[in-house]
Amino acid sequence: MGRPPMEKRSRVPEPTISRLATYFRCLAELQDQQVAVVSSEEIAFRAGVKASQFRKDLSYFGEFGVQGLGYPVPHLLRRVSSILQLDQAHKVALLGAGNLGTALAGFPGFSRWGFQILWIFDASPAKVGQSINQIVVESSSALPRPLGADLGILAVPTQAAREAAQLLVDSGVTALLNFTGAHLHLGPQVTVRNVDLTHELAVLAYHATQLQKAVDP
Amino acid sequence: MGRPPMEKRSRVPEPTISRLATYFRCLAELQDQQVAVVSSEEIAFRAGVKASQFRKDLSYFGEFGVQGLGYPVPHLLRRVSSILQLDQAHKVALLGAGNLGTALAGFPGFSRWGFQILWIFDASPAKVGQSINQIVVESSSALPRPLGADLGILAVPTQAAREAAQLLVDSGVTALLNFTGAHLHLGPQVTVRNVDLTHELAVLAYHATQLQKAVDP
DNA sequence: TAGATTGTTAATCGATTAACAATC
DNA sequence: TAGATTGTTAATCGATTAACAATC
Repeated sequence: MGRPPMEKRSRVPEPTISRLATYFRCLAELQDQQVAVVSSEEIAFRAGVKASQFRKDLSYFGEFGVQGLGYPVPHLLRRVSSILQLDQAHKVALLGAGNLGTALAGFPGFSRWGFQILWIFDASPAKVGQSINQIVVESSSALPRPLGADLGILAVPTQAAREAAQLLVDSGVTALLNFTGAHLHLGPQVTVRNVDLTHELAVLAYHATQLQKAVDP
Repeated sequence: MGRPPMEKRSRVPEPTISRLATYFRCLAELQDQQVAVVSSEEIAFRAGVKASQFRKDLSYFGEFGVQGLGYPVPHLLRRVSSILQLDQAHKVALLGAGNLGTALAGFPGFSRWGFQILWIFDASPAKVGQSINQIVVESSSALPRPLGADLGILAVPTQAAREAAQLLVDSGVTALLNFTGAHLHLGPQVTVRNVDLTHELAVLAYHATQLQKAVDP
């Protein structure tokens, strides 16, 4: 019955997904502030985008607003978190218990958004058996094995990246957050997001001097 | 004299800068492997882009190749690192000496690319005076003061982000790597790169289920 | 010279934005 | 109803890619 013409589900652009995560954060804030309804103008401003961008982004997933009024915050928040799957917990496997891995294991933002690190693996015997955040570090040699993990985080040294990534994939992980500088080619079955710190700093280094040039001639 | 028609320096697209950092890494690898000359086809393949993309990206900065031959690796590496300012050291100020900040302070990738963390600040008296990687943690209340830092890294709790960012800006930092989830509006004088871990995980969560849907109907 | 590969132009593609009819 | 704001279409913008003349 009145179901809207599905298969408007044309391919969703990647930038739209990324912005959806931003909208989610804004909506959570509005919810906290007990705001009942928000206009596209207002939320777009908070998210740092154009109002038409916001409406267009939502339009890939359906209709969520009331003409002449705006968007009911609780309802939209529920819908966006459902789209991003943030309405359910996600089991995360972490590879690498060095400085970075340890920091990530304790990162408060993760649990707040429903991401639970349930496994930590490390290649070094010195690390294996230690507890980090109530999780006992296992040996990497215990992989691959079926984990039932939704996401994987790669925080091993760059040289170990390829092998470690493959262990996760062979353990059934289909989405990977990669902190090693390495480029991973894992096929279309696996989504990879790269966080490359030196890459970011290189881009900043370029801009820092560009800005200085703009100041002194 | 024979200087090529400058002011081809039209605005350089942001994605180009980001890819330049990738090319830099590839070139460093080729250099290590003693490769003397590389074609756009070969290096583009390694960087995961189209050959024409690579050539177009370079064209914003000049001509670096030899027709019929390819690009001399050592020369191109020098030029790219000069464009990205990676041929000189960068002084970095770090705000936040928690788990993440501490991990970043010890990150081996930074020093290898010429980024030197020279200052660490933290608000907590418990942290002040401690040494991390041979650097004594100073109190945030010692800021703002002119640092002569090129880059800043923000690794404080999200709630402290805005204030901490302003301290760095008031200390003369014009380029900022922001690990807090907060959106910073610091004006056009300051470049900000955001690394938002929960944001990345949210995008991955979406893709992970998309992929599962693709497998089971 | 013949073959290869660059640098650049023009065509294509996709994402952003403005505009507006639909409608609460 | 009049005013406001959505959802969507069409126009704009910018980035990617293909094609090719220049030239080593």
